[in-house]
Amino acid sequence: MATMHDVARLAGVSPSTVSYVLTGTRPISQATRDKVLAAMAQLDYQPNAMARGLASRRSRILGLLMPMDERGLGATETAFVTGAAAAASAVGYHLVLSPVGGGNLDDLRRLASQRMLDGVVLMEVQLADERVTVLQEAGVPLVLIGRTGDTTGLSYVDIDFEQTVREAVAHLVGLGHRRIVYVNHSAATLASGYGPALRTRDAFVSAMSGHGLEPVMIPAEDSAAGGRAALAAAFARTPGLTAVVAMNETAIFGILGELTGRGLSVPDDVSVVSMVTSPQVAELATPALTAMTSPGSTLGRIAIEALVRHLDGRGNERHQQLLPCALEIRGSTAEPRRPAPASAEPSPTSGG
Amino acid sequence: MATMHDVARLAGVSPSTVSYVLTGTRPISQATRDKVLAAMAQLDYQPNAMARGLASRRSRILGLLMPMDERGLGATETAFVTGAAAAASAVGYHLVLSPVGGGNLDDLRRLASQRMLDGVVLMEVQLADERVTVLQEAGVPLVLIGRTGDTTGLSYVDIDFEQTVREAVAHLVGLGHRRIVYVNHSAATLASGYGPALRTRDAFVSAMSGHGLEPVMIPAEDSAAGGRAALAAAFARTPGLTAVVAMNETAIFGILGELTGRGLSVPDDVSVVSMVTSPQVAELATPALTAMTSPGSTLGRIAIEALVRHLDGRGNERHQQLLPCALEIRGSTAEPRRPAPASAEPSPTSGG
DNA sequence: CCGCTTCGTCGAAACGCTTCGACGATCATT
DNA sequence: AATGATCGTCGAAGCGTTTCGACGAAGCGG
Repeated sequence: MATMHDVARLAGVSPSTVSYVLTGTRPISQATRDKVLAAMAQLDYQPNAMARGLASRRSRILGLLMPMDERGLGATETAFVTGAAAAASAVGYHLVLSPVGGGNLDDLRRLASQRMLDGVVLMEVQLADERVTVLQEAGVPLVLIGRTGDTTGLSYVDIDFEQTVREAVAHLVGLGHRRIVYVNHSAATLASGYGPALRTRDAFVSAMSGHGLEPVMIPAEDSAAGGRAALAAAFARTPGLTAVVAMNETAIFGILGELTGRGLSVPDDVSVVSMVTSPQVAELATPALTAMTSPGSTLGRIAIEALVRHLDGRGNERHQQLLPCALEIRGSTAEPRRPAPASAEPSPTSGG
Repeated sequence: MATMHDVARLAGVSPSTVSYVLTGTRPISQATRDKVLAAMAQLDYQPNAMARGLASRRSRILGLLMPMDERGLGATETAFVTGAAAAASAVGYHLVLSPVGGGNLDDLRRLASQRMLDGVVLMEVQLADERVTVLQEAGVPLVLIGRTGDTTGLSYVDIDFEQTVREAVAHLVGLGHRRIVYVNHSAATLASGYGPALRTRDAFVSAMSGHGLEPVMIPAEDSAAGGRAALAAAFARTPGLTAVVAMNETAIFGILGELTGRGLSVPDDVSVVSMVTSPQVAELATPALTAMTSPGSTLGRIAIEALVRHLDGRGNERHQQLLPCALEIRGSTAEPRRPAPASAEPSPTSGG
């Protein structure tokens, strides 16, 4: 393995000159540069990352910290990762995936103090997230994907839940729907202060009210069974409902199953919009789901770019940005068949 | 940020002694050790990863190389990652996730030569995978998840497709099924030499033949539409089919949709077994899918453990291991309703 | 009690790079 | 023509560890 000294010797220059060619920190004449480059190519030279990191006090490694609980990464989280990884490698950084959950704060502290990570992107941020404090105390540059409750002094990118919900509701209202139910995450999740669940709830209330409609929200456990139960509850609360907005990527399949089980067809009897959903998941259903597609990989990319900008000294101010999900109309939404019947029971209509 | 010298000074010993306490490379008296440990605690000392890496020529960073194509990571791949990450951090290594696909071999060469990675786990290995060659040439210790065609001299862990298929078929035959169709990946994927597709195909043929049954395999595109088309083809080939084994996590939802569309109920009319599937995905369907659950996180863990064992010098021989998927019976398989009718057309039975 | 290991510690030399100060040489400015 | 800047390069001093050789102090068989 050739070192910088070997290159310098072969090129007939000093080691520091080689370094300047590599880093561009000082001007080098074209002739010298060419000699050095030729020597590097001839020796198949690759700079040693450790030595470079030690000398420059910058590892050029970025950490992507994610909870990695037992249920793994959904398509949306995966998109964060891929987007971030691509962005990082595009600007010459490496991305370290670290499975640091909420539990092992000491692990996190250790990781942060080892000077191995130049900066960190934190995923799955809770409204009150201790990891943020730990990282800040360790002095590690930080960008969140998601938001804590108090975001002063923090950089983040997050989904614009307000606008996303507004668009979803507008789409349905535009089709003629009036009785729209919002199926959210579970009551426990809401109670724990999970940002997306709370923010979409509020947004739904305000969007529906804006259209002069009654906002009905039903919580659902994160499972197919939870979705089924939630749909039953929805029909009990809003008998003539013609549309469902669902935030719960897991429950949605239960909702669809229950709809079919009741002999109701999608979208003829009931329209369904899935929130913050990846195209891959939306396509799994039959018919494919009209969904608010999460800007997952974009979020990851922006987070990395903001972080790197900060590390490189360009732009020292905080980066705070919200991105809406894009409405992608597929087969699960249509005009409501009937002008909202007044009957209370879900009529045993024969399915399509 | 305290350094080793600070610790040494405070403890009244030489820096090298502090190093020996940390690494255990030489015996240190209990008294000295205590002094040093106390000094480290008092200064909140954390060794500098870069310096350690440079001096010891071991970064204690492991790479997990994955293609990261546009469609992201499925639940199974995610399980590899989580398992590997957990195992790595358990033995004091960091895991670098690197989105090095098949295209950018130069990126890979560079990454491998930077001496930043002590070793590498390669995912999504193809039958002929150039990345293996590149890594071997760069002299990077390597473990595969999956297998190339020729595995001599390579360490790997992979799914035991033989046994997995055998068990799936045995389950269905045990229930009384005779006309079983295997829905595989696409013809193009098969042609490209994708190991899992080829190995399961051969295993299916041998398993069915072992039961004296005719093995029918249908390729399917990786999409819901592909699944639908494949099911139609399956009925054309095997009119009275009562069971489907599907390898295609994406197509399976199309298969289910088409089944429902034909008025056939799962599992009463047709049983379905999904291969190499995570519980999360299996639960999305209604009814939940009987599936061969992939040992994803175990695979990741074993790969890392084999790699670390090799790096630490213990056990220099190759690690080659196959793990079967576990049969998890859910709601999509049952005894066949009818003793295999002879009619050719899919009868327009009214669904349940 | 003499020479031998073994134990515990130290000092110094790497590890391969970045970066700082210095210094001719070139070039524009008065 | 004298005076600074600026350019291009060099040598050397780190960066914070690990690791090697050395060495006094024990411990021990004979």
